[in-house]
Amino acid sequence: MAKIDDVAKLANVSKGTVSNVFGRKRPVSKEVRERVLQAAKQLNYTPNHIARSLTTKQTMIIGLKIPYSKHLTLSSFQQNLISGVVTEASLYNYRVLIDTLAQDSVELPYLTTDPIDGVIILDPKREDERIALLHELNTPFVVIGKPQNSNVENVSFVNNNNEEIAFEVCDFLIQQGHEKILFLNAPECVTVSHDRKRGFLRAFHKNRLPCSERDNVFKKDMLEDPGTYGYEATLTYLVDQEYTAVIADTDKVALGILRALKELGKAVPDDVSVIAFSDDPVLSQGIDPPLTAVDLFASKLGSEAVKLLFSIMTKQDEVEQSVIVRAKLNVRKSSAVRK
Amino acid sequence: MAKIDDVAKLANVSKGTVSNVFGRKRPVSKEVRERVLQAAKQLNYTPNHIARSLTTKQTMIIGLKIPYSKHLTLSSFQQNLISGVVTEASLYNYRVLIDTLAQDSVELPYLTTDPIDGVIILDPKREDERIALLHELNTPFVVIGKPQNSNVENVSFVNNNNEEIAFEVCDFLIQQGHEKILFLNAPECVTVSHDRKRGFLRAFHKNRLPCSERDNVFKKDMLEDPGTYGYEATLTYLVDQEYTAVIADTDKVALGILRALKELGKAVPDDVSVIAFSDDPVLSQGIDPPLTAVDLFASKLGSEAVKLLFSIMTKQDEVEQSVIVRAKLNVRKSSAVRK
DNA sequence: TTGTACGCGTTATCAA
DNA sequence: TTGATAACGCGTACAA
Repeated sequence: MAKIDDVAKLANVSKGTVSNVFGRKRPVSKEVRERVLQAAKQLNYTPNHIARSLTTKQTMIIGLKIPYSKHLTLSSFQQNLISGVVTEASLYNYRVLIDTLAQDSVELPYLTTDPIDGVIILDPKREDERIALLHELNTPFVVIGKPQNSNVENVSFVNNNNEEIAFEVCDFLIQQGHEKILFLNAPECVTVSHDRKRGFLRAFHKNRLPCSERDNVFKKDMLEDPGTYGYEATLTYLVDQEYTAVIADTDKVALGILRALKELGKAVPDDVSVIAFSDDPVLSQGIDPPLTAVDLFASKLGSEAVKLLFSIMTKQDEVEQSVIVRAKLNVRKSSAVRK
Repeated sequence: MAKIDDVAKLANVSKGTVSNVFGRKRPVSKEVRERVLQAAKQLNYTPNHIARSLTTKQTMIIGLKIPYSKHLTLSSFQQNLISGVVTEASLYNYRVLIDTLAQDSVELPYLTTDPIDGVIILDPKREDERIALLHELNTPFVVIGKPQNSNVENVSFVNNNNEEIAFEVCDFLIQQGHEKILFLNAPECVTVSHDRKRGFLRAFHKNRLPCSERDNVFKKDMLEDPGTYGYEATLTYLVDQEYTAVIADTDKVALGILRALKELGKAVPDDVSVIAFSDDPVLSQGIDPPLTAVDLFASKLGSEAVKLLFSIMTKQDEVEQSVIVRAKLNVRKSSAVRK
């Protein structure tokens, strides 16, 4: 690998000049630039990222921390979100370091700082250690979801209007005549699940309908297979109970629900309405019947997080900022007026 | 941010000793180690990744180059592949840098080497410039797909048995009585599409059936929306022609096909059989009718690529190696014996 | 265990 | 303005 000195020597200039040709920090005469670029090409030289980063303290990389267990594939929500982050970051000439190594599980010889200029954090927990640490280290970061750290102020985040949209979905079903509705919610450890539950329950209160805590079911954990979750929960709760509608945490959960309902001999939407929190329009529309679903705009959550992160990285003042990505209910054929 | 000198001073030892405590390169007496760790904790010190990388020439990061245009979301194949790469890499204590910035499009002030120890390349083209460059730079790399660079020897890769599986799918349909089969293939620029086309055509030859080049359609480019591709191609080719079966490049293409067939008043599988190259079992099984599909094991392609990459990064001898991930045809309900 | 040269650029300072 | 020189960033590794 050629280095800057080699190029300088070949082009008959100093290191500094070569640096200025590539770094564009100071103007270099056209003549000299040509000579340097020529030499660089000949030697196949490209500035060394590590060495540059060491002095500039910029890596042109942002991190994306996805808490996730080995041997588990990423959900379509996470995957779409990655897509949004990667795409948006590329507009800033930044790349994305996917980090699934949990901070605290890194063994000593591998423990280092992250070679990044900023971070996006997913699936915040209550009193999330990652948030506390980033705050200590003064690393710019943005949370996707709802941060809940009591000791850390000024946490910027991007989130859906979870309570609102859950309220809207549930209210929509109630307006259609449904009174017994089952909510197969996200895992309890994820902060958004509580917001959704609140919106869900509020819709019953507003309409002066009775509802039980039991109508809200939390997914066991992040590990449980979503299809199985929907399938088994449906078989469990829709046999005796008189539920006429089910709200699913994700579209894959909805697929499990549909499969189970078919086995139970219940028609969709005639016997049971199904609505999902989804993020894959192709999937929703491809299912038969096309799925009434809430689009969370995962990709937009990702791109907005990147924008917010860069506004933080750029400015000095650490003002808390937040962006709410409004989810949207797309009514299709899997839900209908209760008969 | 505290640095190594601060810790050394506070613990009353030299830089080197602190380095050895964190780097585990040489043994340090328990007593001293405790003192150093204590001091580090107090100062909130973590070794600087950049500085360490500069001397060790290891970043503990592997790159994943995904050629991809702005504002396009990643396909489920790509997303699952990322998932496999990230998961496997974490077993080696490595992280993954997602790189969608095309080498040649990077403007001067941003041009640097990649801070990585090895790379995985997706969607290789013929005479792929990235491959040529990596070879020049002597960077360990693995291709996912079929490398076709005439000037570069010893390219290791991971691939599906594309020709074989395309043959198998087509032959399967022919055995079921189909004689006019449409193949909505991947874009021509991607090397795998040609292998699949070859297998597709070979099945006709083996069965002594006539077939036309026109029965193989290439996707316009990587940009075209897969759902639209399937939808429009179906409307175009299945109106006059007497095709009784369609093979789709991806499951999303298949969804477009199903939508179009419904509009044309053709039943699946009674009038037309549909088979897709897919990688999402939940999706395939969720569609009605459940999709007969080829699982490409995208996630496994990713994890195998990582394993291969590490075997290259570890060894001195650059022996070409390749791994073939055998795709599998899962027969479900969208295909049937021709009536 | 300590001292120190080194890795590879960037940048501030000085000179022309 | 442009070019050259030298100090610097932060660890690692080898000689002492």
